[in-house]
Amino acid sequence: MTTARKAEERENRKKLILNGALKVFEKKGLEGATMDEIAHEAKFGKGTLYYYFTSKEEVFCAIMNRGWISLWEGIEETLLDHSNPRKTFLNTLKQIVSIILMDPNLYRFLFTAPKAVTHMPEKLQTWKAYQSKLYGSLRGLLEEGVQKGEFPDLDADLMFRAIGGLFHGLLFLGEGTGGVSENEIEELFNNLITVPKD
Amino acid sequence: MTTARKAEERENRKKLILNGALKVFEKKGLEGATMDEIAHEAKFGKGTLYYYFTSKEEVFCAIMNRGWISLWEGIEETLLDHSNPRKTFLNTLKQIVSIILMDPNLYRFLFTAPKAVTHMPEKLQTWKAYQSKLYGSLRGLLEEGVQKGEFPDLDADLMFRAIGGLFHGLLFLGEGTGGVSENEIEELFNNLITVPKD
DNA sequence: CTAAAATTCGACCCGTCAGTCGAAACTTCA
DNA sequence: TGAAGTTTCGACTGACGGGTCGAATTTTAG
Repeated sequence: MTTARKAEERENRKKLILNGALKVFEKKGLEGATMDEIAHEAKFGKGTLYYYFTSKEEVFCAIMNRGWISLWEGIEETLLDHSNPRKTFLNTLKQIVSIILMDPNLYRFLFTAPKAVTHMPEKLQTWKAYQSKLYGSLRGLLEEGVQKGEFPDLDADLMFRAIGGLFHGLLFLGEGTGGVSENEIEELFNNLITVPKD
Repeated sequence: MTTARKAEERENRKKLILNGALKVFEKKGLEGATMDEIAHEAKFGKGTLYYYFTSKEEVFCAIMNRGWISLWEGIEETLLDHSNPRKTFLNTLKQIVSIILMDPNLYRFLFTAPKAVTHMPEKLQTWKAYQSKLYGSLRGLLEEGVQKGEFPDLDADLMFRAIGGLFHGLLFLGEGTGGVSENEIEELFNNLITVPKD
């Protein structure tokens, strides 16, 4: 009985499927992964996948959506404080790092998943909204900060790309994603971001 | 007559096919691209592609190989001077930037092409050797430099990833790959790379 | 001019996979 | 207990795309 319990278990099974799918996507890439293999990995029959999701695309989007939403929710408040752009910016980055480190595989996938996804219904791509909210906020912070002279006086867009790249490199480049202490990260960002003494 | 002229034209047609293939790969991704579409883009029949290349994989590998080889050849000498690691390192980076800017589409592809390529015969992946020669040399330079105190005293591997990421961000992130002046790039790298005054 | 060699072509073949379907198993509740 | 609802399953289907083939066209050279 109880629709509540029902819904919970249903949600649970969806989660299992998504976990299996993530593993296979990581190993074989988006196109290389087959629904049969995902089913096998998740210990379900293929038919069952289609009982919970309508298509392979939807499975992919579900992973992206959940990931981006939880990332967004994890930093939403930190982002609010506009009094000191530089500080807020750095705090947010640190926050993001700590979230990523809780589930590196998931977030590596979120950040490296094929951008040129062969046409998918806008409908499913909820995550893009969250992604741009996140990027937009960070960029905004950066611009404010540059105006206030808290960052080196470079084109904000350029800096944003630089920081984004650096971030990506530290967390996702190389096989091991070996230990990245948050201190080291902070030091590197400080180097990059510190206005040279005049 | 003349095998020479023959070979040249043959080479020329290969080049045309590769150009077409690159366009399609960029638009549709490696798996999304079909041989029919590549043929159409290159203005040949599909059969002709298979007259010049034995498989889709070989087409892909040919692009990667040519690109990495010409990148390597473009920096080989610059890399030789071991007297001053920091200087050589920066010179090489600048050299690479200028090469990339000559054909951004090709090099964006080289640097962003799927790493998890579903198993391809080692035989074809010549480019990997050049890629690791390049990365290896740069890493070596970095380590030397760190030892000589010419760079901040951080784990060389970490720095390498940081620099790699930054580089990637500047050149390939965002749609426009908008104008990146070499000066700006130099400034950013200097920030990142400069040992803080003690 | 003509025969051999080189090149071009698209219809065809065939394996692979996303997605369907209907039957079975399991749950719920009266 | 048994009927209605829910969940699981894998055999099957149809489309799609990599790769083949042989016939047609063009080029070379004697």
